[in-house]
Amino acid sequence: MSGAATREQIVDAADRLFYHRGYEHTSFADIAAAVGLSRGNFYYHFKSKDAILDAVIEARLAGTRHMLEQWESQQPTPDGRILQFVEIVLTNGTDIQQYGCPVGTLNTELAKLGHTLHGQARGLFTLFRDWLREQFTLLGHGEQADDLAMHVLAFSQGVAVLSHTFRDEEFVRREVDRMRDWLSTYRK
Amino acid sequence: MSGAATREQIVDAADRLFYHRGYEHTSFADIAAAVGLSRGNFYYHFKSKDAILDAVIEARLAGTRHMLEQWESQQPTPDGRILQFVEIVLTNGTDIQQYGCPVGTLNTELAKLGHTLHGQARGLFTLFRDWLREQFTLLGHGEQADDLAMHVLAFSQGVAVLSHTFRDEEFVRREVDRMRDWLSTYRK
DNA sequence: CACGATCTAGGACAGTTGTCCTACGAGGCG
DNA sequence: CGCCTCGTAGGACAACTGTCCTAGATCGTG
Repeated sequence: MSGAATREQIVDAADRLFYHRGYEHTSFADIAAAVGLSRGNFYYHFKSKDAILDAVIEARLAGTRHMLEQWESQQPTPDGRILQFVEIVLTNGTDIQQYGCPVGTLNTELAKLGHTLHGQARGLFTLFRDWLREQFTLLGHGEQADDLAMHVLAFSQGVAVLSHTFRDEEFVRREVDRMRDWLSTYRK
Repeated sequence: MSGAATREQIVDAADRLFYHRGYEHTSFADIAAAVGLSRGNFYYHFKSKDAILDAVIEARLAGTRHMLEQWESQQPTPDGRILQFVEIVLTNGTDIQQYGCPVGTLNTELAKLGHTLHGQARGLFTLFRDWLREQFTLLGHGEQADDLAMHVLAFSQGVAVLSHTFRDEEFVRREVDRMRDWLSTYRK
């Protein structure tokens, strides 16, 4: 197999496993088994577990950027775009119920471990934060745009943690409705 | 040393370490070092790591019940009590910035691990949820009291995750203010 | 075909994990 | 005093961790 393709497979498998089980609880052996490679051979592709994490975060950053661009092309209005973000807790509802928010749980874990790459992982949040801030600025709330962006982020994280804990879809739906109402007061 | 006192010391140390580093990332050796005991000797007090976790959760449940009773005696009005809960993200602001919410991070970790004791840990959330629901019922919002209770819980978790990630105290303050405004619309 | 680069399997490695056992010491009670 | 329970130290145990090495397979290119 080509090295680049294998590397991509490793990153894909690691991404999924880190999300489902957490970073620390995922071992080289787990990733190797998922890809179908021998454990020792990993050193050829990644010189350490941290290097895999780095690649996973990089892949998530790229994926998120791509998703945000899609949202921008699909939703012409800033409030439609913000709503698109808000509804992600419904769109990805099943995954969030089972595994939590991929961004939130990774950041929480790395922050608690005092991991070197927490700064990188925080970049995932920053991506959403900056994008949301831009949408609120376009709505004419430039001076408090960052505050509003953080509020929407906090909403998503609160819903994700409780959805993950209680596995209650109705709760998620009610919170999204509440958020929709709140958003409408900021619409042009 | 008396066995009961040693047991209490172990639970205290484990409680702190589980909060600061996470359950999985805390080893018997870590707890032993914190208490000043030999690692092998732990089996005398707890027959497994899960047994320690069980005792820690039990201790947190008892502590939480005690705190809620204190709040009830200190705050005569239901809205004052809810506000007391809301402001916990400021009261424990330093800890939350460094280690996240002790209830939220434990539940997230155990849910992701598929751990047997996740049900027990969820009880910590349920304690707050039921208590908040009671306060909203006393405020005359019986039919949507649980919904409102979950909303307040979601607020606390969203703020905790972002505070832990960004370490921004001003953000916490703004969210608490926002919550105060929201609460005032539900006051008698 | 032969060569060199690329990719792989398998295992060695030192360290750590949770678990469990045995032997010892301290202290109260007969 | 001798006994017996309670608490402890120290280490054995197998399994697993991330890391690293070496020998061989595969494959495109000269």
